[in-house]
Amino acid sequence: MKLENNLRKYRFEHNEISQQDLANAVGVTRLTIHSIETGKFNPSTLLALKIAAYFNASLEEIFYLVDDEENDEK
Amino acid sequence: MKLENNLRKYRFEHNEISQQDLANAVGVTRLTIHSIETGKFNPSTLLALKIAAYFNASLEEIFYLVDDEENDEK
DNA sequence: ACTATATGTATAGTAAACTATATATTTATA
DNA sequence: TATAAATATATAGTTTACTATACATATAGT
Repeated sequence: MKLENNLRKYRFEHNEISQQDLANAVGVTRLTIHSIETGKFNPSTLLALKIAAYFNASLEEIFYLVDDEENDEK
Repeated sequence: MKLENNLRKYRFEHNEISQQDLANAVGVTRLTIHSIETGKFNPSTLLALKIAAYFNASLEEIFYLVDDEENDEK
């Protein structure tokens, strides 16, 4: 199981907000938003909930689990 | 904003599972579950989603944001 | 009372989230 | 084509999630 997201899609479709402005809105750095969008990391639940709240979405609408071939178990 | 959870309640009310067994089920250590329950840390979204999936719950049913007096903004 | 199981607590280490800074590239626009 | 804004990418540092190990306490069952 690994984490994926469609944050980038949300950024464009829902609010047309820049990485920088979203970062400001949820209290992190632009690099943090960028790293989440490019899958470089797996945000904390606190941050993911803040992002979801920003878009008036549930966390699961933006972040979701997918199976991964490597790393089967867990 | 900070993160709180009712994982302990879920553990007892929903499945009567021990910290150890839940830890095994989601692929972490017993201490990790303990630390989440006692608010010592803020799990990754990946882990929180696995825990929610284990209980057939949405993440928001178990983990949620609350305002905190200190640390107002953000 | 003994044993097993669940939980709490502590210390030390590793991995990964997140920041800071800086530079480069893309895209739009005057 | 010059300029600005958004995004990409890289390196290095700090903080915190998470592991490993160990020991102590609580509870329940025999």
